[in-house]
Amino acid sequence: MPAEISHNTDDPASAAPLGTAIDRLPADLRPDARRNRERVLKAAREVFAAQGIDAPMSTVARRAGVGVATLYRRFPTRSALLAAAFDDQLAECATVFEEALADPNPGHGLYTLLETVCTTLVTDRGFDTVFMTGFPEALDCGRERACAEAGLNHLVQRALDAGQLRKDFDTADIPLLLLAVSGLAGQPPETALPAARRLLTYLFQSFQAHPPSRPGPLPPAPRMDLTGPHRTDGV
Amino acid sequence: MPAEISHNTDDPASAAPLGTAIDRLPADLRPDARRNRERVLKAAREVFAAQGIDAPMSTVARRAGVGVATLYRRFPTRSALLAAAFDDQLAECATVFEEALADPNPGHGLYTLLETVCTTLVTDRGFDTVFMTGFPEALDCGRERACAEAGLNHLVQRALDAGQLRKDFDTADIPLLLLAVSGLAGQPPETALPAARRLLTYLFQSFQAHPPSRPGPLPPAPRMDLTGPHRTDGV
DNA sequence: ACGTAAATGGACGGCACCGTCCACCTGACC
DNA sequence: GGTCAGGTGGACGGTGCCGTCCATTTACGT
Repeated sequence: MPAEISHNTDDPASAAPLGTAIDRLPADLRPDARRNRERVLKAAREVFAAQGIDAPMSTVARRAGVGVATLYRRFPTRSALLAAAFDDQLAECATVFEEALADPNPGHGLYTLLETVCTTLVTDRGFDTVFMTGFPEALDCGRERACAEAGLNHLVQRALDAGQLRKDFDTADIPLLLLAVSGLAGQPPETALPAARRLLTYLFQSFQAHPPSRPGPLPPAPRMDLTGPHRTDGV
Repeated sequence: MPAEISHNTDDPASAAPLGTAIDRLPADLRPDARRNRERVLKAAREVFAAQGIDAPMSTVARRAGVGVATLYRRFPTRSALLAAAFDDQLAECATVFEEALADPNPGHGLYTLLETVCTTLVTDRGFDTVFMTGFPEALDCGRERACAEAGLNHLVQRALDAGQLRKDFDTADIPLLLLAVSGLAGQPPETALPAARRLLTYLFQSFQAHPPSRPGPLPPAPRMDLTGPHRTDGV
């Protein structure tokens, strides 16, 4: 089938193929459509947070009180929905990141940053996967991510220079820590959250350049069940 | 349909309903069946290790070079297959556990135990989920697990008494550590393995009762990508 | 060699989810 | 009020996996 490499060149609409509604700005939407869009996003956030990003689309639609067609019209692919649903949280994440960079005390900035991110990671199952996988297809992760990595390097370097981190600390220890924390994400939030805090504390005490002879206090240890869902997939 | 509550009472074989092959000891199997059984187990270990315990049964069957019916005949449910497939590793795990309990130096025993377990966790994706969820349905986890927990308590207590662990260490920190390590399980083994070792070292340095003023060396930091599969599922 | 029961593989119906299509509403504009 | 593009919901075909059923093959005892 060599000739006519798709692109159906005879269709005049091919210049603006999908120009009906999908790629329109939310502001141009008819009010009812706009309202439904918001409902879908809200439902998506809730469902993905609870069940993970593999939750059936129909579940999201039902929860939003709309049909699947409406959902697919606004967000043609799961990735599109995910990107839109987690956009706020990702932006918030970026804000915290900037704050950390601006903190005069790099060690403190780093700790606060990680504490915030980890809290979200462990509380929102969907955000966990989205953040961790970086979603190559959904986000312009190229620039974004490179920039984040550069910022992280800078932050770590400052903390090292300030003598707040042990000399053999490596920037790669940050993703390491994030992955470790996201391992707790399967637990129910009420145990995962204190667990994450305790883990973070343990690790930060290890990261210190000159640990005090008597280590600082730990947040309380939750009763870990680990007979829980762990991750295999949806509820 | 009140009368005759199934059980087709007229069938004389109903006394030993399924006594054909499923519940027979492997030894009584016909040699070809026995060989196939082994093939299936081998394939299951490989596939589950690589793809996780949700891998399609047909994949296992194909890899074993048998039909699905053969697989289901030997292992009527996925859990049964999992239990059989991971039985060896679980037993080996128990052995290492006993060795740890027998170690005159409790801290060293604990460390070795965890290092071994973590290595397996991070290398074998299927074992990770099986071990972590404990598989209530598949294993007689009741006694087994209670016993393990008791042993763990004992081990930790001995290490505490020996002054090898900080006073605020809690037995729950062990599952915490395991979960954290299993968070690395999504990474490809060649980075997950060094990552796990480094994480373990960091944590153990934090667990110490009296950390030296200059902390011990760390195993090398792997290049962490975290744009990897992470976990969502499938390949 | 032959009969029988165990063993096998692939086909099949069932199910859950995906993503599209279409016939029917509805809000904006004349 | 009428028109119509934009919006909607549910039905529908497609796909992948599950677990069973059955016609055929294979090993073992005689």
